[in-house]
Amino acid sequence: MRDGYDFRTIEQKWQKKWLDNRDFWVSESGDKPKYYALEMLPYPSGKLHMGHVRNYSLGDAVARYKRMRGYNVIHPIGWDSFGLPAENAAIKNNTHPEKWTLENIANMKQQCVRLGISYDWSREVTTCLPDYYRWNQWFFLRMYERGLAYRKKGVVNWCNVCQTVLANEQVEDGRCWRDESEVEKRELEQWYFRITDYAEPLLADLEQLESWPEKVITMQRNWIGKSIGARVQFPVDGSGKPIEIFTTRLDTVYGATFMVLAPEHPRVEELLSKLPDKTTAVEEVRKYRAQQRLIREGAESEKLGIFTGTSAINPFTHEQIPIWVANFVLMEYGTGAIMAVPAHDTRDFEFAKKYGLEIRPVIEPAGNSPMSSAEPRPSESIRAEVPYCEYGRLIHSGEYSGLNSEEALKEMFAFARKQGIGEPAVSYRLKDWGISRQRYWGTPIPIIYCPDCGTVPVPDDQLPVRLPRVETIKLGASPLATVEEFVNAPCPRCGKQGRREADTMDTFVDSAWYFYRYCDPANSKMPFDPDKVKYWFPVDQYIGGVEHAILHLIYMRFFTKVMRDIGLVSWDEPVLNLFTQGMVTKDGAKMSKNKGNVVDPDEFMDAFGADTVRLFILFAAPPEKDLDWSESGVEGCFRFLNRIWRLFTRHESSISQPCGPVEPRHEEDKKLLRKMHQTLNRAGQDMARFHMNTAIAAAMEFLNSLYDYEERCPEKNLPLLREVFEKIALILSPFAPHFCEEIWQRLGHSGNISFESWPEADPVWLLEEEIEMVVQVNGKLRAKIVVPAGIDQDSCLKLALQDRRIQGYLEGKAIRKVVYVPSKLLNIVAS
RNA sequence: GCCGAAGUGGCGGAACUGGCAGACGCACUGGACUCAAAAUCCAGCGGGCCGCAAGGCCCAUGGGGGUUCGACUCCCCCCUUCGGCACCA
Repeated sequence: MRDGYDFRTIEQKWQKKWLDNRDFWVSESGDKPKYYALEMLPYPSGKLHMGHVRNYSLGDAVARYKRMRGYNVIHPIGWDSFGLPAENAAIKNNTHPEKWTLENIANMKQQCVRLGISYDWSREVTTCLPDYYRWNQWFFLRMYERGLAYRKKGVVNWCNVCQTVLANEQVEDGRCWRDESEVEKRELEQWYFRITDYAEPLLADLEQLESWPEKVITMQRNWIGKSIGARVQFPVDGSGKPIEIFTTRLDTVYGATFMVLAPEHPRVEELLSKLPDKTTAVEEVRKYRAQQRLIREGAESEKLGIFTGTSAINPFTHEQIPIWVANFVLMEYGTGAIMAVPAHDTRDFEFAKKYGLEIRPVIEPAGNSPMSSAEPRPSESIRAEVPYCEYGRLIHSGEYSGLNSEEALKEMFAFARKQGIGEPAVSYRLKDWGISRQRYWGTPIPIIYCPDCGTVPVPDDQLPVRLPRVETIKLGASPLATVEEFVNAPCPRCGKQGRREADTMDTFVDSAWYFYRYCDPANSKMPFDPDKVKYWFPVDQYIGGVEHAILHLIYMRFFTKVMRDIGLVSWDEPVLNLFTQGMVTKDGAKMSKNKGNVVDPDEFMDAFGADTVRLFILFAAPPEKDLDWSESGVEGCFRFLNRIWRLFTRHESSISQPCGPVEPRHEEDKKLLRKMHQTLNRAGQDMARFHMNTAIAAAMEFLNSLYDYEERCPEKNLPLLREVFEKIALILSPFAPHFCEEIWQRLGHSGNISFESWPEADPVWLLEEEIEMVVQVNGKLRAKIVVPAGIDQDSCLKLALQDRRIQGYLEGKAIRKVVYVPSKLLNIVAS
């Protein structure tokens, strides 16, 4: 503990008071407007890290500020407590995930209290408790009823370390998002949520999210990946059944010189069977299929393919084009088949080059003055070794030649439609959300497989399907499958012995709706009372790390839309404002155990107290940027609080009670008063803009002025000093609440400072009688003159021309122009 | 490759709609206090140049152009760093 004010006693005192008095518990009553301040709920991994501290310090500053602005503020917290780390820790430490998790929660809760975050602890939500997860099951059943939850056999991403399936969103660069091991492909029966049914609203409603960071909107838009194009049928030689391709560039169809199928395409077997050496070919295709998602490390993976021996007919040119099978075509996207246009597509170009296939340019850049150059340059782009992938003007395209791409798309599409070989089609990159996990520590999926009735949902009145206690967890297939009492269950429909689904749900299901549960955390009849949720929603401010820009933030939007369609809520989007905070780094690097550069919040709270830590983490950088932790920076903030403390305690005895109205006696008093109001003005504006760092800087500046005043004026104006300390306590209270409460109390106030009004600047004191004008000559700063406020241009110019320096710069020149910005600047243009 | 964000002193960062670049903090330097140190308080602190001094001049917001009376801020080109997506047809 550093020398300085006794933060330990002060912080403990106020923390106890806030908890005992339930100061921050709220209800849906009163006539204040509501405000929902939300931080992303933590995974209870053991201890809070600096990222948490930053997140909650920010959220708490917002919550406390809004309270002072007269809002009924709900500020809840919970624990995202299902998931792999608990299971891994349990295996490693020979304990039970539940024990491990609940102990961590107790710990981290204590740390939150110690930080002085103003949570409503009556609303705490713990996702691994049956009270909560039964509603995951309830939502699952609602989805199932609507066909939004379904089971299918599919190729899934399998992580060998986690021994489970990963959602597409959890695969980064072909690696597990958690342990970075390479992800394999496996075929398994899995449960899915049909999020693709909502692709269009998820995309369209991004428009509503005006106060979300542009970056997050863009990332979500790319993730959904909408492409507008067409499906077109290409007849196949020797078969009555055409193959359908998806393309966004029908305008290039005259350049389609071959077709490529994904290795998984259902027609592949049939086509290959006609080959003389079909065994080798089938083997080759199997190799493509088995290829892991990521084989390349950095470098582009090599394109591999084989000719099927069969041809298709290009329905526009009526030419025969060879059908190939290749590893670069994805079955999951479009129709799993493409028309390859090597002249105008990078991938097709590369492939054609490698296998010696025809490259036929059919588009040329539109800007290439088509009138003047009568000679077409068909092979130019080939010689350049680069395909031309932009829109342009069509060439060698029969009756469509001469059209530009936009026109051609329309006309060619109309033609295809008339022929009955094409229809408009939209493809999305977004895929259905696989939610099955072959793990223990998660929500059981409420399904029973009956030998007679098939897949039977567990009825609502039998929820929750409790997670059975498994004492020793082993890696391998679903641990629940080994629990006979759990797995053997009677069919809810016919009573016959059935088998329970042994997989558990992805934990992103838990976090997709937890912030609704905060509004009604103890409800045992429903996930929440729609009226309560209606009172608090939407979330006014959501704060968290940008790493959730796609996963959590898209699932959460999806759940809200499903809830809307079920009739639980009446809005499309749950979160009004989103703020993504930057990372906390050490020496410029992300903190990690491997690097050994982890900073422990407890250590700093011990040494400097929670108020200093909170103040520093908000002061050191603007909240959206990364913040590099610096010990000397923390000390600076500790010094700041101590400077206030010393000055305050020096005068405490004479200002601890109201001591009369504030009346400035002389210029020094006025100066201080003016500075005070300027500070209130700045701090208020900065808070509203989320610029906590400059709000704190304003308070620091004001304190510096106060020290100046102290030095210059031995005779103290006590009412003024009292006023000054009141304002300092008020504007710093969102950041350093214990410290400010203490000063507030010592000033003779009894209430919680958090419920005082945010101090407004008195505009009278913002007006200066005299102002400093900047005088420029030809745009260069040449002088500063003091003029009466509100002076007009002519008088100002007159004064400026009296200045000797200005006269010097204007010597021998004629004034051409004068630019005047009231109360700021005068620029004399002369030559 | 595509999309996005950012580049300002020794460092973290200010400058809200184009108008005094470097607020505030850290580090550093000097002074006061002290037997001494720490703490504290006061002062200085982008670079170069002129001047004994008061003061003054020039350069400077990644680089190069442009618009403007005036550009960290707007436009074009380039460089670097970070983040996201990545065979999506």
